[in-house]
Amino acid sequence: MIIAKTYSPKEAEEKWYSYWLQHNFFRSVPDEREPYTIVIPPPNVTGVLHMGHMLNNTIQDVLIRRARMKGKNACWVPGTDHASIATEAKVVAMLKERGINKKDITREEFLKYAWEWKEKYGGIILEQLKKLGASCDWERTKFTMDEDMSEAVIDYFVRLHKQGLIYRGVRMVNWDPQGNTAVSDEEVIRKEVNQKLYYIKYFFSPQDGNASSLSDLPTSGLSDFLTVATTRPETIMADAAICVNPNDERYLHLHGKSVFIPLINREIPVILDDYVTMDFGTGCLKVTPAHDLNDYALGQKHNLPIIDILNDDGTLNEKAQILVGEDRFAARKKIAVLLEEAGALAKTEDYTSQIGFSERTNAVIEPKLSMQWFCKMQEMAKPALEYVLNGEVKLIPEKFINTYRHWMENVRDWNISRQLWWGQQIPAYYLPNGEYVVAKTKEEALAIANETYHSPLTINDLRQEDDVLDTWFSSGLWPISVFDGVRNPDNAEINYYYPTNDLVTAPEILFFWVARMIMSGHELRGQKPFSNVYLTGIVRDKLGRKMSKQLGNSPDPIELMGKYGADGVRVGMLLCSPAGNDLMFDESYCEQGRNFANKIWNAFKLIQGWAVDENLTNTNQIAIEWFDSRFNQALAQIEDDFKQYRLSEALMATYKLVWDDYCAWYLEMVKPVYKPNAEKQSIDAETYAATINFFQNILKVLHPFMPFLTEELWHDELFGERAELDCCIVAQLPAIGEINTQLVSEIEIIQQIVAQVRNTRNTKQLSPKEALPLAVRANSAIDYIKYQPIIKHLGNINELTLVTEAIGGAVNFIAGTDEFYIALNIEIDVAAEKERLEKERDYLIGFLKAVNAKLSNERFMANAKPEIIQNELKKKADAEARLKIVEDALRGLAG
RNA sequence: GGGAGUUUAGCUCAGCUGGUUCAGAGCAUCUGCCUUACAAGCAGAGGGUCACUGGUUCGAACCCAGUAACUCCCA
Repeated sequence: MIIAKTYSPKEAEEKWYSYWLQHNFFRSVPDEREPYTIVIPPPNVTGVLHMGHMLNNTIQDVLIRRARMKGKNACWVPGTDHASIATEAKVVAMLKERGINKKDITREEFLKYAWEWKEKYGGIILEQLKKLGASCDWERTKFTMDEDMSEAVIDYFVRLHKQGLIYRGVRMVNWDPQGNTAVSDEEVIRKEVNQKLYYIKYFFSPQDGNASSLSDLPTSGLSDFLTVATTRPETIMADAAICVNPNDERYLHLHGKSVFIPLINREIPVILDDYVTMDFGTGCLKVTPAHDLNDYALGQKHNLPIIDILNDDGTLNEKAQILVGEDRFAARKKIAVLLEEAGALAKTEDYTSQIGFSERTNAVIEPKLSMQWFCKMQEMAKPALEYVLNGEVKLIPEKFINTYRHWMENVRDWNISRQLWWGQQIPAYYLPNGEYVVAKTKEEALAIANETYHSPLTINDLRQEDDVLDTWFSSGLWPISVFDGVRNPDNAEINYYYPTNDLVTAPEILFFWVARMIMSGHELRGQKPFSNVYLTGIVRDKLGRKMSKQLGNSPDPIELMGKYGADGVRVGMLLCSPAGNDLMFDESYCEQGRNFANKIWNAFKLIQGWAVDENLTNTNQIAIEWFDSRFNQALAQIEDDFKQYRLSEALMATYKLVWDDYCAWYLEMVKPVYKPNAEKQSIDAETYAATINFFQNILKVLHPFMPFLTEELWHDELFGERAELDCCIVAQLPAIGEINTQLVSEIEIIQQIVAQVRNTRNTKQLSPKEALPLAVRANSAIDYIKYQPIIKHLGNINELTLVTEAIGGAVNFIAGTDEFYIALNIEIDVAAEKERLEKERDYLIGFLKAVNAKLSNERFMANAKPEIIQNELKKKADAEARLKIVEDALRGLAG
């Protein structure tokens, strides 16, 4: 095959992805091999691929491909979650476009439309993952609302309810008036907002001229009102009391009094509680139990009435008496005017505070009392925390253990009901007597009801709870339910694949999702769901801003892959992604990835231009042995990096192995001298075979990072005939072989010599084509005759001689502890040379002084480990040898 | 307000149990090269007060205390 000058990824990507699919390489079924399992963090079914997904799924694919190449039965389960709020919003919007109002259709009709929407758009993100090369077992694709998945959710709900871990109750929830549903604490995003603080006067007697109902109005000298500071004047109609701190001396006169709410003149008591901060606002707090979490608690404590003045959509209801029907924010503006007119507004101040917004609709969250379903967290959190603390579940990096612990120790009950239709409808059935029964089906519920209450009810007497379950309630079962382990806890698949191995996700959902999977894993199987949780960072732009649609600073992954190739983008993502740290993404990383692909491509092209000449003997034995050792060294390094989940380092080690060791050194060492009129360059059989073998091994190591390019090259005829199933994707990684460390370190010296020769050419402006003579005065045991061919070839040296005396007037340098001379026909700048040598000498003297200081320090000799002392002795010997050379050279210059 | 984390070259990051000629890598930069695999390249070079102050130690980028800046989580 004659190949192009640059690698063009597009055809290779399409060709090999479908080849892999066609030959079922992604498919996993239980067998006798060790399993390696990853479940994908199911992306939101409404989602499209963004850079966060790219990062996350690149990492998973690297891990799964590597496991496959290590002989494991690798299974990567893909899928999506149903994202109740987001999807319902999309469907409502779709209906609106068709002129349909959600309110006018039944639940069943709505769900039909929702499924229609899901079938049409729900698979987009999974298709995009294929472009990236994701080697998921697509036959296992799951959706959290698939029939079996939903059944698992219902089973789990019934089970938890039976154990008393789920209850129904009135609680203050985060109400999203736009989405018309409660959302969990985790779905509320707090933001700093500029607001106004309104100072409102509450008078001791009614303001409209009616007689005071108080017999003991404050005596003269005291004002006839108190002032309360609030950011929410529209809720005064819901006030149940005014609270002051009992220790606040300013308000001693208020104890036992009551005041009137402005505009509506409802009388409320002044209560005492040290909950009130004396130095905030005026020190008087209006207590509105229906509309503030803390006030609710205070209200409970003091037995205050709850007056809810808001409708679900955020408008004021008739209990407000005034401004009925107005939106809460419109009402705020209007009431300020009314208060002003009534003389009840003392002043307003600018004020910033944290306000909660709905993650899905961005509406301001309204604390609202309502009947909801809750999952008790404390009992479930305890064992889930243990898994992480005792290391059964490892968090990578470890710093997240603290965060996790903090959450799990301060956990609050989880509101699992959502006032939506898209999701699993809660299996609770209300009876005419006001009680309810939880059961898997309506029929079962009926049976239970009739048994419990001895009442001959019929199926139509039961009414199912309207609410659906939080999406996280179903994704919390993901690692179990994808293997049908909830409904059939002893099936072959769950027994084989569970617990899974690695989970790759974002720290933002450590609690939302990861913790809940650990809880459900413990609850259902008494086992962890996974062994390692690799937490990725947030993808930011190079200015450090989070990538977002609004800012428009996120590149389109599909376009990026078009520009740099999927392999290039994969490499680009990994190059800048240390575990757990945010990554400052920049396209230039993908460029580096693309360049790397091209480098490999061209190395391949070079070898393609060679042909074996059986008459030639192998003159490259040293180079071959050396690269073999370097390869094994790198392999060990990469293995270690993977063990520690240092993927970017593993990639960099691979990058350097290929670019530096293989291309820049090895290939240059063995490359035949160019013969202009030959179609192919002649090379001996042994070198050719070794070089190709190395290349094939390199393709294997590269494959998890760059699957397409490696598969493309793997099938070239250069490697001989390949059987249909002989693919790089299922090739087995080479085992780590022997490493000749002496050879490696001697070649390091040779590399230094070559670099010095090249540097000499550069500084003396000599052409690389001009061959130079090199003389060595060896102090070390290195056999330079052995390395002569390499030095000559790489340094373009015409003659290498061994000498025993320094050569005056020659350019000289030191490598290791040996001296080298290049005799040139040009004048040496004696002054500059002297300066250079003196600098070197001074450095060595200083260095020796430090080493000697250590060695003559009794406490060092007494405390340091023996190998450290050995090292210092070696440092001393080496430095002394070098110093001697430098001093000799200086004497030579003087003489 | 409470908690966690980060700070090392222009940028992104390594630096493991305090000790290797320890201050590193990649990218970027500069200089010279269109040298028959690759200019998406080759050869070479420069670049640092390890945030700051103090302490522990024979020895500190690393351990301890304090300070500053930034980031995240929770209220």
